Amino acid sequence: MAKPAHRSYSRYAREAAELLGLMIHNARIERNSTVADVAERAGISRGLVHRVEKGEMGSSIGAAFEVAAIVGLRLFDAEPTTLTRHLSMERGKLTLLPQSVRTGRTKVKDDF
Amino acid sequence: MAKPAHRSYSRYAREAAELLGLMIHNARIERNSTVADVAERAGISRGLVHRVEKGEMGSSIGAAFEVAAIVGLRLFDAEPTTLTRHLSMERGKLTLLPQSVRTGRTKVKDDF
DNA sequence: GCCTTATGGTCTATTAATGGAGCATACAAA
DNA sequence: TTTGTATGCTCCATTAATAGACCATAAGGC
Repeated sequence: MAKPAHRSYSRYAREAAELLGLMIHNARIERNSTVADVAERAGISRGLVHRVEKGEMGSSIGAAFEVAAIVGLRLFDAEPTTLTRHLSMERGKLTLLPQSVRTGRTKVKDDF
Repeated sequence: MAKPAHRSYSRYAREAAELLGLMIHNARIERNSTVADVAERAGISRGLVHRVEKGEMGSSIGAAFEVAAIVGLRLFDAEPTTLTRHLSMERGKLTLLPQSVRTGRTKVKDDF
């Protein structure tokens, strides 16, 4: 029952996706790889790589991150090692932070 | 004709997705927002928010980035303004870099 | 200029993701 | 403890994403 045709996204989300796509695109060019080459290595279609580079909101996280990894783009500007460390850190927070939010009052009507 | 059931992803891509999910989760907890609240504000289902926080590769870029924006998580550790600047910068590269890769020889058999 | 090919886009069949409901558990507060 | 709620998860119906072929164009090498 997936709702309407196209959803609405915040400007930030759209720009973030576009930026990711552009960074992937530029990284690929600098690596001198073709879309077809990247697609083959990622195990996805050429069209999907193209859509990821365009920053289309519908493409999957898996496709985008895999392509990013292939063209050597490091998300969160962190190196692989750092990424793993980040993971451990965030995982650690799980034990410090409450597991569930006690909606004392969902007055989270904050700005935006 | 979408290929096989589940695709294979590189460790880096999987960790990046997991990290993003954890950061979103932690950011949400710190904001004292419930999954249901975030889902409603993002215009998506509770289950999808849950999957995004788990870092499932199948969830869409749009869903993930929208949720990230809602919980106040700044991807690429950039502020909204900085993000726009990044965008301009990357867009600018387009005029400097070649538009297409001239596969002088796709010898991109590099490491990994 | 020509020639090659990467790119960008369309279309359709198939697959996967999503929404929504429902349920069991974990958690927090009293 | 008890109570109320958030979470985590399962199912299934519907929608959207993807693969793959195709084509037109643009771009780069010659």
